[in-house]
Amino acid sequence: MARGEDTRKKILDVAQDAVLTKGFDATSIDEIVANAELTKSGFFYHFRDKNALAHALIERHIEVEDQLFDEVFGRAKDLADDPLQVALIALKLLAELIEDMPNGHPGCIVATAVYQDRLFNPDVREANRRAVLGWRSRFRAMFDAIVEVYPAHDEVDLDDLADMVSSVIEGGIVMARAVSEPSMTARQIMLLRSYVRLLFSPRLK
Amino acid sequence: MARGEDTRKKILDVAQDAVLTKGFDATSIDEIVANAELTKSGFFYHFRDKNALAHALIERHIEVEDQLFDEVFGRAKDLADDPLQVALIALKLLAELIEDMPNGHPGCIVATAVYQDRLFNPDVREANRRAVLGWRSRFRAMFDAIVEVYPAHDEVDLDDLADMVSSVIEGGIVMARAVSEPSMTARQIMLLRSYVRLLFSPRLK
DNA sequence: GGAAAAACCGTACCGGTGGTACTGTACCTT
DNA sequence: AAGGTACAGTACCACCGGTACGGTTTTTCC
Repeated sequence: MARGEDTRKKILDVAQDAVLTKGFDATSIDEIVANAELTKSGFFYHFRDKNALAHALIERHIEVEDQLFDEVFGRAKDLADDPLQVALIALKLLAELIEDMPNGHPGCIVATAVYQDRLFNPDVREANRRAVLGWRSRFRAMFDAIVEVYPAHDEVDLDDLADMVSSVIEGGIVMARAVSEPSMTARQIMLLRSYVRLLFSPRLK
Repeated sequence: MARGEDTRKKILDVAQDAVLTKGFDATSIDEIVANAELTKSGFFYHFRDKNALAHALIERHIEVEDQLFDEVFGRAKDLADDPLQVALIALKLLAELIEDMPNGHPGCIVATAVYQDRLFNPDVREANRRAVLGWRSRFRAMFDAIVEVYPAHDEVDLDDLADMVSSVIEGGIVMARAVSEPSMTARQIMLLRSYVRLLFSPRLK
């Protein structure tokens, strides 16, 4: 049993590496099986087709990203009690974390799936949707905690604001790749942080 | 001469439609030539290969988008003199324009190219880069005009802020597609507008 | 009006890729 | 010993991007 899981993991590792640098379609199964040191039969034993691979890749990516967010917010809550401060610290930590990633950062598999509707496979789309909605509720909770203490200085829908976190990250990744400026994503997050501060922090006399 | 241009345009129209709904790789040349009512030979007469098609698609897309931005900013400048007001009006108009687009929004070809590095073709990457940098300088000028009148309430790099406009749009498109909420892109732009207002508008006593 | 160039059509072909089908087999568990 | 798990091996198919090349129509220019 452990042997099979190892192989499956190796396939996913190899595939993820290739997909994030070359794109999903540009990554051939032949290439994956070569690098994972197995045969085509072995691959199709673990994954019904290429869509199943995409699905597994997204599922795993979401898990990792959720863990990452958990860590960041955990750290932020250790460092402060005030909900606004927690949010500001968390966003800063997130920016630093993305900044420190070599080669910019792993890119976001969700976006690659969105832009390749060959993956119109309902499973994949659903996994994608679930991930985004998960992030929404996560960030929404963060902003809910803030408004309980600090009323916003502008009328904003908190769900939209929560989505803006994901949106800025995704957009930042696209832009960073487009102009080959890996640090851009982190800087965009810092701008979002600036917005959050302006939106919620009490104005000094 | 006009005949050739017509055919070329028809190819691009058909291709763009398919690419924006299904993705670039998922759009086959056979399919394009069928819908454009010509033969494979005809296609390869106009485009050396599929990369050349992508390049032309991006180039044309950039032109259209630039025109769109010109119109929006032109209208905004008609409606106000104050640079901050111009920016706020322009962002509102942009949001409305994207909102009114049926099927959400045509999506952004730049992003599709970013996420399919099979198009690692230098021409395509360069066209992409030029587009993004063009938008940067455009929005940068907008913010430059504002800070001359209204000092920002937070330390922000104006290039980053300019990039944020593109970033929010791109990210908004990705998110809108991920959760099938076409209106999300417009709402994200409105949040950016909120940020711009909070950042620059003089605080009332 | 005639030649030349432009704008295609038709057909045949190639290599790569996703995917199927089926057989065979080493290994592990019961 | 039996049966499932986890592959290997081989053969094959359809589709797709791309090439090659010869033929045909349309337009342009002298």
